[in-house]
Amino acid sequence: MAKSYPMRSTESPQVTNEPSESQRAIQAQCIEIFVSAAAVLGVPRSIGEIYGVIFAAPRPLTFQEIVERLNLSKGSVSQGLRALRSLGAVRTAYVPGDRRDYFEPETELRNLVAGLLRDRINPHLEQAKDRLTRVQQQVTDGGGLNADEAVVLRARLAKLESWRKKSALFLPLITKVLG
Amino acid sequence: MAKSYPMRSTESPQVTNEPSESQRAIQAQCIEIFVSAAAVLGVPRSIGEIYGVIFAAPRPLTFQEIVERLNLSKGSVSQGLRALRSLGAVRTAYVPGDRRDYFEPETELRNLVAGLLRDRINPHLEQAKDRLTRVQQQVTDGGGLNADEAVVLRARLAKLESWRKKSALFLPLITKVLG
DNA sequence: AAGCTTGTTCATTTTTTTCTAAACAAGCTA
DNA sequence: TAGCTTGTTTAGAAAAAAATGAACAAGCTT
Repeated sequence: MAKSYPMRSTESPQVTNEPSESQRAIQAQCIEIFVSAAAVLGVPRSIGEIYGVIFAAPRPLTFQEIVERLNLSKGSVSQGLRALRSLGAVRTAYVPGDRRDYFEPETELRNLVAGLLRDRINPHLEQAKDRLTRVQQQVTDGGGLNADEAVVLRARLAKLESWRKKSALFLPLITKVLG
Repeated sequence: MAKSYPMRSTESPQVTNEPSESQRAIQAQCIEIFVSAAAVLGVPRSIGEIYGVIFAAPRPLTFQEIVERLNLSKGSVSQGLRALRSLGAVRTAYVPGDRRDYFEPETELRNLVAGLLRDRINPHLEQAKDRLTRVQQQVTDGGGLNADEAVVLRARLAKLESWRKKSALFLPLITKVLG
């Protein structure tokens, strides 16, 4: 299955050796863990696999190696890596004299969490803030709202506002604590 | 669109009045917010809609009302309500002399978060713990592992272990703080 | 028991998401 | 410039998730 692949030049010999059997086994287990984490986070399975294989590799991997070890298409890997880079979960490592990209994992939890907050949570909180303001307007104007009902609705929206505030306050704090 | 629906008896008159126009508008906005939250949390859209319509209603709603206001099938509503009850996000309210279930929202953030932790996060953390232990074994046994590589791998697994510990420590703490 | 109402289950359909593969771009090297 | 290698883009296929609707259960009421 694993295709042998050609060297590009004699002065930059290909150190891309195959992983040992036990390394492969360890890799597989790590991948399982991250695939399951991906499910919890609601991201595609392939993204978990890609992060997993990079995390479990003792040296940075090339694009091609990721494709081969995971049996994924180039397309999936390209997209997955883009997402992971945008989250700050993988970085490219420079290797002198090699045109290819090498990928290594971000291993600081706080940075990973910060990326998730930035890319997934905060945009939602922003949007929710706007929407909430607009609904609160409507309830205050309250044409045709029964008085009792208006009281309950106002209370509900106050709750929602308090959720939003607490989230905006505590979420960024988490990344601090994880230092 | 809204079907009129029959009373069941004269002694338990149907107070199930239609929501006013402004109430309907407010409801729609709330639903939008929760649908978007559902997307962030990676749960089905319909679950966001169902929680939204219950949250935005000034009184507990019946199963039938939820079906009608959202134009969802009974099947979807049944499944969605089951999930929401399991999370502790909606409760049934008892109404004397009425056989139907009435649903009202849990509005305490800490309880909602606690439900998510219990149902979604903790099971993953448990599983990860077992898996991690097993991989650590493998690396320690380390047949056929290059020494340099073994060092890096051990460090990686140590990181993973530290993530797990931090998560297990801080996540439950969050629900405390949200009091 | 027959006939309601209320809600659940589950096989099927629909919709959405994810993956693939082929075409393409960009940058080397010869 | 022709011919590599490396990686991206995207239309369409494949797979997975979600919604539907019809059959079913359970419990009233008469």
